[in-house]
Amino acid sequence: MARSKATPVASPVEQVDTRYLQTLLGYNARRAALSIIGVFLERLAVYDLRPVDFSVMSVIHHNPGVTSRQLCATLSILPPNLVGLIQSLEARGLIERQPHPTDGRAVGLHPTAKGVSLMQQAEVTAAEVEIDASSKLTPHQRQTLVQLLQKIYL
Amino acid sequence: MARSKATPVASPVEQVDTRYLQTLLGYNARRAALSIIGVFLERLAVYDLRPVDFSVMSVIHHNPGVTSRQLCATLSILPPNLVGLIQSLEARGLIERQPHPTDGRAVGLHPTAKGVSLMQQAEVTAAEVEIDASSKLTPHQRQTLVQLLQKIYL
DNA sequence: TATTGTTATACTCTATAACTATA
DNA sequence: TATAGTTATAGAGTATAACAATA
Repeated sequence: MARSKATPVASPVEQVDTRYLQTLLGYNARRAALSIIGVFLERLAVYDLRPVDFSVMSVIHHNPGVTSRQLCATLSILPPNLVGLIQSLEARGLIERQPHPTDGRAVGLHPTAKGVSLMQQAEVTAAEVEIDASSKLTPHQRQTLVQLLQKIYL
Repeated sequence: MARSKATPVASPVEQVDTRYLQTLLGYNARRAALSIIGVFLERLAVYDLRPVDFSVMSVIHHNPGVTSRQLCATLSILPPNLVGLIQSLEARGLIERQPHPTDGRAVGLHPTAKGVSLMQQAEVTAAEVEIDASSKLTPHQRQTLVQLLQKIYL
């Protein structure tokens, strides 16, 4: 049988069609998250804070005395993987470990004055990153997006 | 000086306050993406497809003859990291590598009948995952969310 | 007996350098 | 000279098992 169409079987793909993947929520959420985190990574580098360092410091900053266990539960970090993060932040003088007032097993994590100062600056930069990484969104759209995302995971 | 407030300095943190982090788009996007991907991971396990396998197979399925290089650019995968994925999918009989019609360096990736059949089923499951992972969203909200996410990364 | 924090370790994911074959 | 695909390897991120100290 002669081929009737002009397009041969093995014609090269000129432009990759990603329309199907773009219908998937998970695909879009992951791509968007990686895009924002990429900007975050660059702009917070001046503070020597990766996203995970920032989130850990942020929880300690806003919850002085929080325990490692609470941090793990809050940020979905496994306890063995938090140990190095905490040691690093303590070695940099950003946090202090103090005895827990009621539980002898636990340790309360507190920001130092240096840690508080760093986070106050870092949070300003983080707010700028928010805007820059979503510059095609209006403030109202940004707010809507946050609300919809929280309906997914909260 | 006697302490005048009822709350001691080292009072334990009862409930971790995450309100600050929850204002951040990047934090919400990452948490939501991980939540959806978690459901995806479980439900696509029956096809032995991880998210990355699914996305690679999906691009090949909808773009027969696509090259490795095009796949890498489309999915933000580095070429060395794609090699093993392609070899695995080929070993499973889901894709075939054919000579590229116009570029002797490149290889066209084509889904086999088995691969097409698998993806047709997997895409049905993926559609179900979409709904289940965002069950608190109306169809309209889900559509809005996809549109807003694409404004971030496209 | 259960939980907090920790060590050691394994596994996965991602990134870089360098090579070959072809354009 | 530049690009497609590949190899080897390094680094970062994530996971499980097991232990000491305390509840």
